[in-house]
Amino acid sequence: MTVTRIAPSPTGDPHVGTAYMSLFDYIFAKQQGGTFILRVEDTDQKRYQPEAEARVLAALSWLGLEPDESPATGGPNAPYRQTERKQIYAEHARKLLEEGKAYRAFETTEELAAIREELQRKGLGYGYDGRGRTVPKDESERRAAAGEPFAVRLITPDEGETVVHDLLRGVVRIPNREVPDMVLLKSDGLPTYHLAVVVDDHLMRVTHVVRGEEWLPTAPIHVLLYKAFGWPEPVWIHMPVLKNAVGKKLSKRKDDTNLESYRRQGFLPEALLNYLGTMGWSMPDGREFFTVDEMIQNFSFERVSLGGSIFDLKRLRHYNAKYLRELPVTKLAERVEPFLREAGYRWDDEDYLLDVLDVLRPRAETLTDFTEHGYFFTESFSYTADARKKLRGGQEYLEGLERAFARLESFDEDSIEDTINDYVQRQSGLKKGAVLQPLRAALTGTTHSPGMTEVVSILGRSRVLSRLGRALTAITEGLPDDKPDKLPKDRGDQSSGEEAVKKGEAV
RNA sequence: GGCUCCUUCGACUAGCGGUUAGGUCACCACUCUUUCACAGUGGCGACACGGGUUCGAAUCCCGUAGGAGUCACCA
Repeated sequence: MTVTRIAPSPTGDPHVGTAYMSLFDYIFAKQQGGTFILRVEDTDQKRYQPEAEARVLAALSWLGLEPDESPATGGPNAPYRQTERKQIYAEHARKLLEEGKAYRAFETTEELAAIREELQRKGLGYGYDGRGRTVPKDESERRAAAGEPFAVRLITPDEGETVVHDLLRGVVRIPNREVPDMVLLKSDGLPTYHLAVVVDDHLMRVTHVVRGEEWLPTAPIHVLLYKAFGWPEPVWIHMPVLKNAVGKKLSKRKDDTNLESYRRQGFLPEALLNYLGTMGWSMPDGREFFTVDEMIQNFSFERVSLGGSIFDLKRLRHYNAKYLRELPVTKLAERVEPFLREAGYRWDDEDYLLDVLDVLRPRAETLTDFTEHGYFFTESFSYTADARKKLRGGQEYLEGLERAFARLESFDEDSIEDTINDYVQRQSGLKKGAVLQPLRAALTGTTHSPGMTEVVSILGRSRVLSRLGRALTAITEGLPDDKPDKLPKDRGDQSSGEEAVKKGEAV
């Protein structure tokens, strides 16, 4: 039975790296008919954040990577929070102590810092010299009994090497002199990661440890611990890390690693997952767009590439756009609606919304992009500087179109198209754009929008006529709330009535 | 700096001894066109370097260089 696990620590925002590892944990477990466990590694009391656990759970749930066992679902291996398993680690540490495989270390933080400094100075690449080993057993017992704080450290070999059999990299050999006597149990009684993972992974029968490459240097400690306990090792799989634009490991300080942020920015979970799936892994047939189910069908660790991929937002956007375009429009509406409401927009009926989304989506990459066309949802939009320029030269055409639209019997796309074409033809030598750009400016307040026939048709006659009227008024009188154009005077044209309206005010 | 991992177009990658080194994003051009997009066509663009092994190396081996990760009573 295959068991994988993700072990996030509740210390901050839900991290995209957690989603990345979870994806592989999840698909591999599903493919093997196994289970995927989420275990909370909350042994660092200093960095602990109360809401973080719920947020990771929610983020994974948003992505659809539901664990079979977790603090929320419970399960046969409960509890799933390490602080609630404190006793288990203490017992295991004691066992190692009794068997002489570990020892108590009484150094203070200051002493440790001094030791570390000296080792660094000698050019040795680790932080502890193992001096606690020399404390006699009876003295160790006595000081512990007297209440002196101590940590429990693992005795690691001084010579030779420890080999880690990594599924992706083969045999990795690390000289034992590089493996210090790591702390297993902290003086606060809680375990370090090293003790806790090993104990939990063993007890929870985890068969495949899939984790980031940053764990490779400490993997020998874990191997040594499995040996010390006499337990069989799991399969070690150290995945490449996600990198940022400069090729460094993604960091929450410098990069946007918050899953909630991607959600807010209007990324679809299925698109994010697909994108993540192409980072370091590829479909056997080279397909670049695939679902989680398809990934489950085709996954194998053999096709993992080890380079470490750069997380490229542009490419993510491309994936998102693709998914946006292929969603049935009613489904799309469900996704977009919260964003639209958030922006304060309203619409009369669902059909109207569907029509709008349909014409907008070829140019949308994220759900938030739909909110940038507020003119579909409100009359109180402003005119951009470019739009105002178009309005200035278009007064005559707008009046003509206003009359033509008013006269139209049936306000459908074909009639609208014919009307516009007829009008353009009657103005001899006129280019279509000369008419349509002012119309676009009047109806949308911008110079970029879907096709005018579609926009006119979707908005409907009354809105179109009223907007034309409003634009005409603006051209002749200027808007009451106009502010002076901050550009140094447009040369040539009479900019008397036309002033800037701040772009961002369009609501 | 020590140790470890990694190395194909700017980016994501295919390739697992014999290919004009393929695809996608980005970029550029063209087509479509009322704008912006979408779509379509084309273009630019890579095997880090040096040695081997072999009839033959992007593919195997060894060096070098570069990049990354890690060196806590954090995970």
